[in-house]
Amino acid sequence: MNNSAEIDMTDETKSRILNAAGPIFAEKGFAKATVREICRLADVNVASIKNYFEDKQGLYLQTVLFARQMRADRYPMNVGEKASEPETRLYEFVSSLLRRLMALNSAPWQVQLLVRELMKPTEACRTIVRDYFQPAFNGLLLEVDQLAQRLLSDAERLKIGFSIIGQCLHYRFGSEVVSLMVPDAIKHEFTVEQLATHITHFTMAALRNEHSALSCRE
Amino acid sequence: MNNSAEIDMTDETKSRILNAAGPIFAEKGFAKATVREICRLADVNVASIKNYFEDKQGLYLQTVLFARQMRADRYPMNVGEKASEPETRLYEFVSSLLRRLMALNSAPWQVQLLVRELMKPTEACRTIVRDYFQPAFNGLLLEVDQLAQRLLSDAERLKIGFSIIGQCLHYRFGSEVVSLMVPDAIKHEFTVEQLATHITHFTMAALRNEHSALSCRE
DNA sequence: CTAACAGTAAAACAAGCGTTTAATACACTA
DNA sequence: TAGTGTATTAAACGCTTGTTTTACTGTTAG
Repeated sequence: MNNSAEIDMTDETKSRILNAAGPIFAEKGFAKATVREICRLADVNVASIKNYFEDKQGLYLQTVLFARQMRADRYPMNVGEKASEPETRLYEFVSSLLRRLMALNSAPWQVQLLVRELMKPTEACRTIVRDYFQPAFNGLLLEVDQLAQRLLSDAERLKIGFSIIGQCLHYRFGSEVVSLMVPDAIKHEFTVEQLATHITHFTMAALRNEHSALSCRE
Repeated sequence: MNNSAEIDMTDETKSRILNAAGPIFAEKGFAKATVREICRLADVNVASIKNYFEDKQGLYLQTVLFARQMRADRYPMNVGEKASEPETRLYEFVSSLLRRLMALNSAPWQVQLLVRELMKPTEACRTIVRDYFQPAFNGLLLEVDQLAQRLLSDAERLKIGFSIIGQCLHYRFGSEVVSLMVPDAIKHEFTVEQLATHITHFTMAALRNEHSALSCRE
């Protein structure tokens, strides 16, 4: 029940099962993955699942937590801390996020599995958000605070953060629809770099004169 | 092969199957729906599937096209054409979209099935985008043109449209994560109305001084 | 030495799936 | 009227799934 507990990896067989289940769950998801395929890859008998994880669900949960354990220490998004100009730091963040989203298929299985858990949450989602996604998102929120030209409330800061990543996510999770909506003639204007530029400009402009804009109009 | 063809509904049995398959596919998706359950609900023999639709895939495709046929005429998003003020028209669009997204579970099965097809596309996706989603999105793009203070290229207009709906979509399709990220203490600041207000202000500010902002700074 | 135990193995179990068969009932044509 | 094709049915087929049973190890404690 305690999702924060470390997973015991001393057992050789258990470790083989988890390392085999990871890529398979990451690629196919819980429903389409089969214990037989996992056990074949791990070179263990199917009865071992019952022995170590009770059932398929238990195995999945442990696999997700195992992936989180291997990834919790690294921040998946870097906010380009080297650059001093706020705008270029935001651009670094956005383009980095877009690039990771587009290349998700070639990402390590741990990342794929965690993202899958975020998109279609099960029991483990709470832990994943707290230990994996939240830290990265907080990095963005810090940046938002520096970009805003006034003190932001917690809700305002969050909504702005959501607006930024929201502009990115659908290019991945609605990619087929996006691709159908963009005519071939202008597809070359939708590279990661150009999308990142657009989102950065859009966001900067929104933050810049949020209220003072009225005095600027006309 | 021609997805644009009308579906023959003169046959009584065929109609019963499609009307039974619709809600089930909409609720469970292709994989988790079973022909047995559909046939039980439609009160027909399982062999009828082979008779009318060749197999389960054929039934699914016809069901999606059937749903599209019933929904293609209505624009699912209204751009508040009555309001004269551009900002309130954008607000109407955004809040309408957010409201529909949040209430998707109680939407008619046709809408649920079409949205499912957009999120996890199969063969029918191209038709759905063209006949169902594209018209509604074009309504937004027209609005964007009026909001922008200069002539937009096709790519610019599209990116802005994507930025707007992108800010909305993740509140639905990443709702669990969003819910975990928002502390309970400020959950009351994330109503549909307040989110729509934020997205509208954010977008308006972004469009207002996209380039002239430089001259406004300092 | 022996008894208990935990890990592993092959095999079978029970349930569910999409699909197909074979037979029946009916409608319409030659 | 006889015959042809279609719609419908119950039943079974073949396969895959997660899970369980049963037996056989090797190791360890008394």
